[in-house]
Amino acid sequence: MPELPEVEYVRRNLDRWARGHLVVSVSAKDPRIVRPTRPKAFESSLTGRTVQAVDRRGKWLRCLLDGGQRLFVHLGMTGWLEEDRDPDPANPHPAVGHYLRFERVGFVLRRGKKTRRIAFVDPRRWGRLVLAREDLPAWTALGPDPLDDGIDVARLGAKLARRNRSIKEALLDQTVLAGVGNIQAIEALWRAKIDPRSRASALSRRDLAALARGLRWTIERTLADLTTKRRDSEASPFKIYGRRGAPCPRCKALLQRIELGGRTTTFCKGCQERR
DNA sequence: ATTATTGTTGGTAG
DNA sequence: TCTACCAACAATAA
Repeated sequence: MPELPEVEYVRRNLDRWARGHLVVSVSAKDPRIVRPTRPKAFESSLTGRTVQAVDRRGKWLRCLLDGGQRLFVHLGMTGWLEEDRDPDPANPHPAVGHYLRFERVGFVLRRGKKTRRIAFVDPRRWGRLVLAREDLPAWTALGPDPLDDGIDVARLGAKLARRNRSIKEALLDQTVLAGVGNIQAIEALWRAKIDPRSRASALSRRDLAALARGLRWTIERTLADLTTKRRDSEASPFKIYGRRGAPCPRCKALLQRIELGGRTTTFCKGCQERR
């Protein structure tokens, strides 16, 4: 379930698991997921490298490796990185073949005497693991990251002024702001009391400031929920996403569901005003 | 069986 | 060169 907050959560885990670690072995059985597409080439380029840093921009992760290589990771819609905490004692190096359900790529990492196995799991296979020596165009083109760079309201306004689409669709454009996805856009617009159908270019300076606040609010809230989550908390942490027909938590009007740019959009007719 | 799902990309058209 | 639109990718869960 990866938008900016989830990817940041994964980054923190990966940083803990991988930074300073040696890549002992790699198993990439699905050519669709990795670049270079030939799994052997992907595996051998990575093996023997040390992970120096794990950073993030928007929904992209970037691992800096010794020797100038970079591993870019995008989780797609259903991708995830997890530690295999239950290794098979009879098979201490299960780096060959798929090990977890929907595992697409496996890594064995080592620092000192500590060895661990990390798996890239992705049922829908829209995620990508890209090995390169330069930053990818997709990475370079990203707009400011709301969490790391903050949101410059004037610059945001200048960018949106030339857009004729709805503010909701504009927010999903990763060159506008990096990392905002469907859920975060829905939640932020609700918080800012802006109708998602409003033209991006029609927002006032005051609207933009409210939107920037709304984005920070929902991103930090979602991240906090991830980092403090208890095992039994199954309830959705979101205020209106996925709650069509429920009363608005703010004004009690029934939440609407529409489609914008091919994506489901929830909003409140009662308190989100059209611009 | 039908519908919906937290994302990007490449092609087309303007 | 920039913006907008759409199909395609794939595997579930309700």
